[in-house]
Amino acid sequence: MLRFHVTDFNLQHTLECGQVFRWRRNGRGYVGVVGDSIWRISQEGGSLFVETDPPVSEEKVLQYFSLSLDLSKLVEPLQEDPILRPALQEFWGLRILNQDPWECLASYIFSSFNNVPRIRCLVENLSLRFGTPVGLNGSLRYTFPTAGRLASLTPEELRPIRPGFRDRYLLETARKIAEGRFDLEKLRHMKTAEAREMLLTLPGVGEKVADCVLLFSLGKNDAFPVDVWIERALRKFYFRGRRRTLRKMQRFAQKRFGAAAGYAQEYLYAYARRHLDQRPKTKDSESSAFSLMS
DNA sequence: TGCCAGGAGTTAG
DNA sequence: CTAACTCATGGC
Repeated sequence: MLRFHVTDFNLQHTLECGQVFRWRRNGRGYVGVVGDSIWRISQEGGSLFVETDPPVSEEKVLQYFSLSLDLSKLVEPLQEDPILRPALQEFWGLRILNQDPWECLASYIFSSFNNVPRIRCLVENLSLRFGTPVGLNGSLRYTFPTAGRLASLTPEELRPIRPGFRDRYLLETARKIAEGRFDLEKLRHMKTAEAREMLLTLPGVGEKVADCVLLFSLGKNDAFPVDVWIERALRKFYFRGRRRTLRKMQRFAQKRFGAAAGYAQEYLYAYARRHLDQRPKTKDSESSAFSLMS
């Protein structure tokens, strides 16, 4: 059991803001899979408890949760924004994770024209069928399948997962990576715009998915994924109810939020989902998003 | 039942 | 460059 003293960190906001699809509530904490390990984590005030099998280094935990980042300093310029200030206050401690790039990419290929509970379901079922079992204190989960494993599959073998039209995207992207025709790690030391262009060459990867991969797994904090919620938030809070093209929204974010655009996006996203829902969200539908799907 | 979901690809203006 | 259409599936 590892213990960390954390500041400016909120585990619930971080895991439930929609950036990652593999965590489930378990008692007072969460159980999830990170790489080849199953993790059980909980937070009590300024203490973060982490138990894993197989064991991982402290450094790995710090890196996964971006705990070495000075959050206050990074988002300081955002505090002057009259819209972001209350969002930062309400979801303070939400940090952007450093996920595995391949799992992140595959998960967001699934996200296309899909809702969050179903993306979770697809990722979970894919892992269940093609991943490797990992257990901890009675919790049994499965690692996310490697690109090589998925590259060997036919669309028919993927059919039971029911990914719909995304099957071809996932398999073709898996093949490019497995065969070495695309190197995700190489994107880390490229500029954001450059890495983005590379990601856009993958089937099933458009601007939104590319930006999610950049932000959630490649450390590009200036990436600004624009989904339907961000579009609604920008339109309502910044554009006087007027629509803008995707390019204009991205230029706006780049100019206004700069290097912290990714964090601005996450706080706006969380804020929009809580306050801009057309239909009032019941308490039941909130928690059901984290319950078992069958 | 019909509508929507953290879009992407394709085609036509 | 922009807008409009289709794509497979499930939940409500």
